[in-house]
Amino acid sequence: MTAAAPKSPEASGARALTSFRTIKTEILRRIRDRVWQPGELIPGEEDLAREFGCARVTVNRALRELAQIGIVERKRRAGTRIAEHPLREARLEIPVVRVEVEALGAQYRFSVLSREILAAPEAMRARLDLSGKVRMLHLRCLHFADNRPWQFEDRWINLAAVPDIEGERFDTMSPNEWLVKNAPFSEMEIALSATAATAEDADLLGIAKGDPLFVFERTTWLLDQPLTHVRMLHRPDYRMVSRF
Amino acid sequence: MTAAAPKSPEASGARALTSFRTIKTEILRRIRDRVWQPGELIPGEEDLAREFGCARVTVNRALRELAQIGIVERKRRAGTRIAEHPLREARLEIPVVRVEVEALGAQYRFSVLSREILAAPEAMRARLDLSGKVRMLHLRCLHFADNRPWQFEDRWINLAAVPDIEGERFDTMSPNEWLVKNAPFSEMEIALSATAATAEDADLLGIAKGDPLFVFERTTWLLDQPLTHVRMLHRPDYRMVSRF
DNA sequence: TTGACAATTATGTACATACATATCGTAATT
DNA sequence: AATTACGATATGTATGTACATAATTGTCAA
Repeated sequence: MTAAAPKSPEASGARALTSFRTIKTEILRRIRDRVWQPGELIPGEEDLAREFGCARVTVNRALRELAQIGIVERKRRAGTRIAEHPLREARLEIPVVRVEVEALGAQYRFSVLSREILAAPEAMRARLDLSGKVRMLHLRCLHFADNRPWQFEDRWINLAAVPDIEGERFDTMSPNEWLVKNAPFSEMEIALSATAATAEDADLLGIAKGDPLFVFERTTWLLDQPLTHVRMLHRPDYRMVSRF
Repeated sequence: MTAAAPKSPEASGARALTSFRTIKTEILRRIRDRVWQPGELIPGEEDLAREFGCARVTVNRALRELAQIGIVERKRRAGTRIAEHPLREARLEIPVVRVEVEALGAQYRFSVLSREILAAPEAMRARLDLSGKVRMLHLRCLHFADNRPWQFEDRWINLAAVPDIEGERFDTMSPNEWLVKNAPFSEMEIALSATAATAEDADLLGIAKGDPLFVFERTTWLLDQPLTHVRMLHRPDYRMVSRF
């Protein structure tokens, strides 16, 4: 073997047998078939590399990606183990209200109830980890499906982070959609809960005061800079469904 | 320098300046500062590697991870561009009640309210896509955090699919946890909603009739065979949170 | 017994290199 | 003109190597 030349892949064309995908799949199979039980320590990267006949880095990538989706847990000196609670992750895609409504075959419409620029109130500053005086755009919108109230949206936008939105009139595009199109984010927090409709909520959504509401809150950041916080209220008959 | 030895990093110790994390952050910064607009094509890996003074593989990893979270879109011959519609998918983890409660520092306890084996009622057969006479295990459990009702669980289990559970007494392990450990599934549907507490719900959870409840329903299948359907009710102060 | 510290070890990351693969544009062919 | 073939190109992945870093374990001393 010459000094610098890395050995050609097995001389024969037996490539692709050692792809990190293959390894991921094989590890998943072993978990499924209970070869490796939850909580169990699995062989180290070196050993697996030897077993699969590939480089350690390849095993590393496979395991790293499995760790990312929560299948295994890794710690430096301690090794890799199968996650105790195969914490399955549901994928909820961030919906654009319009698309969601139209998918039901209904006519979509929205209206901006109020629009004001003000200093962030204390509660919002705390929630967004902001300090000092921060100008925010506060919007309240109502979304309709076939002229029936569908969602009430109460949104705060950090103008320092999304300056372009200050000039927006939202004649055609809802704030929701505008932000999805124009404000990429890197981090997000969502919270789901139930609450009782206040008199105002009830009035807006056309239901009775005290009726249960489904609450979807979402906060987004780009690089530690908070972009927006939104609280969406849905009528009691709303169901958020996800299958996979 | 010997033949095989890769050149030491810049001779000086100026390492870690070119980490893939640094590159990720810098790219996010450029997006935030509108240096690169949504939809725009950014320089190729080679160019960026040259700019950042690192190997192409390092840029590749940074960009790959950004693509994974939907910030950029990549196509082979076409290059990398800032995502136009950062259609993000939220990953909502499926919690094991006990772990969830204990994570709050509270004492976990559960009690099985009822346990009966019967033929699947029509509604359940429809929901699970079952036909004919199907024996099911119907369980009703109450979960506590520090002796305060936390979740009411109403579960139906397809005994044909999970025969081993028929003998289970659930003395120590809750049905939830037993199933997570022993009944792997391939498909799942979740539905989130809000509802008003019935008199019975209210009694069990220690709240008032009509109070809003957060409802989490989950159905799982293994290869088209339905395993279980569960409906979990939470007190009004419950929030399901997920950050990423 | 306990606490500090060093040795050990498994994972984490960076790099140069080579080759794989998808896809776009263009040229040759029908 | 439509179709096909092909080359160019950007990303995708595998490898050997080297060093970084976190965490455990063993050792020794207070």
